Amino acid sequence: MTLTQLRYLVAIVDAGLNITLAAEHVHATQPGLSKQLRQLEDELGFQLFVRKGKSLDAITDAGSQVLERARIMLAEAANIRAIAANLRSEEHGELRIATTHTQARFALPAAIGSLNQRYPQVSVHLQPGRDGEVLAQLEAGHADLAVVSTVGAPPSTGVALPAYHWKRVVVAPGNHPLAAAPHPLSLADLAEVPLVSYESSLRSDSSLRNAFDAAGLQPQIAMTASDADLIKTYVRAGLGVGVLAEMALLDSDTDLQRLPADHLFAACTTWIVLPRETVLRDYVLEFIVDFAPHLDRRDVSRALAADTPPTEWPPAPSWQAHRQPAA
Amino acid sequence: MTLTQLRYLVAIVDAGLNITLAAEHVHATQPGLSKQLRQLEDELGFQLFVRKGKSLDAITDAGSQVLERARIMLAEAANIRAIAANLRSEEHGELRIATTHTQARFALPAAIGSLNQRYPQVSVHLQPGRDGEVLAQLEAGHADLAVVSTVGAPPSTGVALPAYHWKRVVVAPGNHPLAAAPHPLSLADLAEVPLVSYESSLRSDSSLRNAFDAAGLQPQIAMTASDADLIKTYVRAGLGVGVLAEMALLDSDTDLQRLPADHLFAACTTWIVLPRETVLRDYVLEFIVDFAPHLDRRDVSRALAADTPPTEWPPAPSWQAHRQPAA
DNA sequence: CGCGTTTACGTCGTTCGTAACGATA
DNA sequence: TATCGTTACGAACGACGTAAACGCG
Repeated sequence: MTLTQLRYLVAIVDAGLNITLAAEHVHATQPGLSKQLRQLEDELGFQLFVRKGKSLDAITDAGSQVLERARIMLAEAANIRAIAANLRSEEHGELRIATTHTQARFALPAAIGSLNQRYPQVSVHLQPGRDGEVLAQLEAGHADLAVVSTVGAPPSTGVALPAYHWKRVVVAPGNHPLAAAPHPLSLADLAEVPLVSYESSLRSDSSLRNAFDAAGLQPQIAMTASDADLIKTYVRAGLGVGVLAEMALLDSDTDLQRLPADHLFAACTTWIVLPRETVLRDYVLEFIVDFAPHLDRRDVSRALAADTPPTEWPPAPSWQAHRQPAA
Repeated sequence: MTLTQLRYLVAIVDAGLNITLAAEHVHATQPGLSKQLRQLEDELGFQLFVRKGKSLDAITDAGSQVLERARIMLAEAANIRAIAANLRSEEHGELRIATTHTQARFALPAAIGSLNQRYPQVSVHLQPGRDGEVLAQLEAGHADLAVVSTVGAPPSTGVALPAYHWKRVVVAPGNHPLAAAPHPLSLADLAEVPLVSYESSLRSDSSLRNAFDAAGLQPQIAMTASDADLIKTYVRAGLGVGVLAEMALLDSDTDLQRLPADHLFAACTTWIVLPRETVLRDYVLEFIVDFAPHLDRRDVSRALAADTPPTEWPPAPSWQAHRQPAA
């Protein structure tokens, strides 16, 4: 059993059981992978894959158990290399961030900018997706770090660090009648007008839908879009009133009315999620404390080492406080 | 980085930084280990050990971090091999049990006997020690399984499975006056006579000492011994009255008076402790359910997979019920 | 002078890539 | 026939063990 063999094994699985494709990913030849796979199977004494003809058709039950262990071993090998790279103060590497579009577009740019300035040799990969997908990316080891939001408890995957709290805002075109309404906006007001919001708000478990359900109201969703920029565009076009994350409303959006909605919808928390049992490269740690300045390097290290969510975090700031650190 | 290199690394540490000794343990030559160690250090780019002259003097800080990761990787490699061996229904292997003398002498023989009968090719190694040592053996990976007793909560190391409950008994020579005393023995009675008990009862946190302290009494410990056989011998010799685990009193000990003491001392629980994240060989699982018949194979597998202590165990039997399974 | 480590060297095994072959849809 | 996996072969590398040299107590 070799680390190479295990690396090939997971590469084959990750390539969808296509050995040729897997070979490219690991920068090796296809016969090499075939042979190593055979040798591994010979040593273990059973088939890792069920063959259909010559092709791999599926992974066996025992195979997936081995795969799981192999993933852990490779992750630990990566940890050792990370320890070494940190000790040698290496400044190149990569940072794969799995996150939602809103975070990538409005919350992360500042921290990624600093990172890139301090570590120009680190290549950052943003991997956008929906909340569930994002955490799946992290679990599968395809991302080093995830940034996601929840309404209440932290995601159960990995180690979650609170980054900041945020609220929803309602946006309307400059001359929209809603802006002239008696000021404390109500859900009933909102139910009267066509809404434009995120795709996720169609899901029955979305916090937007929950708020209306709790009030016994039925919102009129005129349109959904995958990101806030699209929502703002269509609000401007007059399709309806937008409901979006406060981060998505920029100072430059002067043509849009901003109507606070924090009394209507539950507050959200954005979390940084790290895989359990990982050694972070120094630049990742720096990125984290830059993105979530209320956290200390030690807090993060401790949370990772303990791998159980820590007793109590320092209170995470709101988005407003977050983007304007203590002057 | 090779698995071989990591295996050599931990062998060197486990051999007390003596490369020659480590080489023997891994069945390789000393120059081989030296060279692999150097190559590993070259690849990682830093020293794993601090040298004094040519000898290894200590492990570096980064070295111990690597060591920790290496141990995990090797354990996972062993897990993969265990999966393979189970699948091939291999009947040879070894079982290293770290435990206390009392368990080894009185509780384990039956289960080990069955194991040996069913799997004659499995070699069992009993590694006796005190409670703390036993768990250390398990943590260091020098034992596959530990059997220890506590008065209350399970040990925090690894995954603990309750095996059975037991009580203490007081034993006296046949003609000892204590046996004629008004029957419900009291701590005051015991404080009047010289006692013979385990070495551990001298520790200030021992449950024996706790019981006397709580009653404001001072026991007279005439003698301590490391195991129950010695205690019984010296009780017979008239040195005093023995206080020992009920398991240690055999049916054949007819010359000794058995005085129940469960109302005087807290009840104990014996636990089977397994390392986290391990794949058990089939014969180990069989041994466990044989030793703790109230447990199901599924209970054990689930507890290991979850690696968090399960919500609620089936109630563990008392020692008396334990040795005489439901007739 | 013994113990333990490193260095040097020769042999063996293994890996890897290229190329040809085979099977499958 | 195109795609994907296996087999075959030769070259290069790397691991390992033996033997000798070096440092240290």
